[in-house]
Amino acid sequence: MKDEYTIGKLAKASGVTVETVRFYEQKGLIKQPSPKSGYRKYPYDDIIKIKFIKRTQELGFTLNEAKELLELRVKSNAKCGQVKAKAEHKLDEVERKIKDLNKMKRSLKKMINSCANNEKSISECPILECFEKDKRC
Amino acid sequence: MKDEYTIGKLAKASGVTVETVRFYEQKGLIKQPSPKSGYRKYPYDDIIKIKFIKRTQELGFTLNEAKELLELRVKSNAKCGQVKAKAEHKLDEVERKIKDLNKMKRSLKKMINSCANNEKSISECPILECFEKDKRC
DNA sequence: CTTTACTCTGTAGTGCACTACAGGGTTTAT
DNA sequence: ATAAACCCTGTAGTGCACTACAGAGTAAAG
Repeated sequence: MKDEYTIGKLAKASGVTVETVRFYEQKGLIKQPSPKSGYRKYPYDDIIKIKFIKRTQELGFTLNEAKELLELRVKSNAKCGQVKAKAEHKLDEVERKIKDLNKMKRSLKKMINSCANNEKSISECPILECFEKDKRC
Repeated sequence: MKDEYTIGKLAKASGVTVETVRFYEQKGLIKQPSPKSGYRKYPYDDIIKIKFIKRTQELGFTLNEAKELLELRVKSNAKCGQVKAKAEHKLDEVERKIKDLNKMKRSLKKMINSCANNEKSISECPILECFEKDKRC
């Protein structure tokens, strides 16, 4: 629990690679501790931060958004509503993506069903026809 | 309908930019006609091809996959089943993505609902707690 | 005949989230 | 004391689908 993590241990403890830690430093998601001796030592909280980032990514947030959330986390006068707003915005995005994908899914299914005969020559393939024509088939 | 399209007319007729046409040429999706005079002339079929590409993209195919589909299109001995297989594979992919997004959606909704008080201090924000902890909340 | 609009080749930049070195220096284990 | 394992900085490459020039040549319109 002490602030005794070298970058390798930090990476291992938080489930990422050393390069990823450095990449996050570069992007300003975690700050680089100044090296007291030859190597840098990272605080325990950086493990929490990296896991935090990974969890937000699982929920569809980008690294920039993760950064904003991490910043709110340490802003003492921040309100819960600010976090909630970001979550709601992300929910909208996710729902929009689901809608788009469902549209693709329906079209693909229709196309797949339109092809009754696998041995048919490509020149009369109903799926290819759908790709060529603007009509929604 | 003649093979009389300059790159600008082709682009306009197919709804993309000149740069996109050249990008597709570079990637081998359409082939560069040799310039008979100073400028190149594109055949009408290239309009079809570019629209084809755009339609496949709408359905979730990548440019590389669009290229494969375009290649099947001109392969006289190809069978419809080959196209169908690609469509089925893409459908699987799309369905997997929808599943992932639904998982995100559920988690985000739960988190949003867990935050009853927008004015609560960030230090006791239940959403941030969810980000920090491994527990699925 | 000149201006405007278009085209040519080639290279570099965008955003996203890494990943992979090269060429060193430092620590730890044996 | 030496070797293995680790760390340092910095730069470049990956995949995806474009987008944006620069600097030059060509074609069409008035």
